[in-house]
Amino acid sequence: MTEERPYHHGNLRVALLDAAERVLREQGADQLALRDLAREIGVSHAAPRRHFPNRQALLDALAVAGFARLDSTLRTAMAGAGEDFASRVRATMTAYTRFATDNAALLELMYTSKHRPDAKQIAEAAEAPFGLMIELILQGQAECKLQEGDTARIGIVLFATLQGIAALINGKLVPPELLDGLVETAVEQFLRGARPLP
Amino acid sequence: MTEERPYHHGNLRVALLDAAERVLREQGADQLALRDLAREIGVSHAAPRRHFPNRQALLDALAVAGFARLDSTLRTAMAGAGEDFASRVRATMTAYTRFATDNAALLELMYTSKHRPDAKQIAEAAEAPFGLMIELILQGQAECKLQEGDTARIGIVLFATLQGIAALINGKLVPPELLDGLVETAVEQFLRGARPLP
DNA sequence: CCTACTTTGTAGTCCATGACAACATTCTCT
DNA sequence: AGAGAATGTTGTCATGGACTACAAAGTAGG
Repeated sequence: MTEERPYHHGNLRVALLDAAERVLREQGADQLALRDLAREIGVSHAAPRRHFPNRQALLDALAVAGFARLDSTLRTAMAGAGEDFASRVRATMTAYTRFATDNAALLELMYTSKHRPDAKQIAEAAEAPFGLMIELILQGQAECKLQEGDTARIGIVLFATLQGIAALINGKLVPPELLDGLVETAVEQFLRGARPLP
Repeated sequence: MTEERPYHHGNLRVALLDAAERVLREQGADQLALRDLAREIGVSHAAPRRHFPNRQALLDALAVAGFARLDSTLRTAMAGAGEDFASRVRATMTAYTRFATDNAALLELMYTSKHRPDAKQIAEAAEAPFGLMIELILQGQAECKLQEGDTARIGIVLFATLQGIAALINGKLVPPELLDGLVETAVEQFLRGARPLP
């Protein structure tokens, strides 16, 4: 049981991110202390600084990783929904809100404007899931299920609706039981509200 | 210029809230330190504790006040929009997103789930603007401009869309210039997507 | 009024944490 | 092997929240 602790951890950056993600999930961003992470991992209090110049940098890295994970979640959901446009929309919207409510604190990090200089990196990371929404809208327009027009605008509004539903639930302003019903209403309204003019 | 400083400030609670709101707006919640407020107001570092048992309590009070201010903003906007349903919707939605983007940090406080025990108080405060949305939907339903059905659900989805648009802009994921266009798209989609089935 | 009680502010302290600097160890590459 | 770069450690500082004991000002009841 004599734990060998080599001078170099070997994987500290990843270990920090993993531990940070767990703390974020369990206790929120406010409770996330670099020193706690270091203690838990078994390195000295200043070690994290070699990998993240400051606390915010670690949070930003979490946000960037979050967008990547969100993107792959959405793509998986969409791929599993077949080719039908409506079912793709439904699957994607459901997957998004599920991710958002399962990762409340992470979502907050991802969308919150605390990022001053690193904003570019985060905005870039956000483009992946954003792009997916755009692809979806483009499919709908190609199939004449959605009105032509500013694709990005429609996509952003859809994205915003999902994000808003999740935010209301995460903020405990709306009880979680309502999630599925709200998403369903949002899906229906979107499909009806954005379909081509007759 | 000999500033008379009576032992008792006389209005410290209000002074704290005012100063806090300004700091919140100018520098964000993270930068809000009780000791700074005390210094600025000219009281000792522990004085704020007489009015707010801890930092979070002050932030919660700001959030509650924020909901009240939001409510009155929305009611004013709605009152100024005449009786027509569509124009009321438009006015309210515009006022909401304007408030939300003008008070980004405050909005975050209002919706963020950092409130553990005080959640009840904040949820109560949120009911005022929520109720306004409900009233609006009820009017639309009464005038047969909206489908019958779960009023609250429709209202929450509408609210969520606005909140989401504001969040995307506040988080700098979407440039602010797009605000008006996005709101317009959201209004149109809402009016079309939630209108009665033909 | 004046005395007891309450409210509100002050002074002093403790502790956790982020940031930084100086130094130590290990790795890597030639 | 040796030089320089990475990566960790120890030590230190400043900030800020939380807490306690004390002081001053307000407020009532007698």
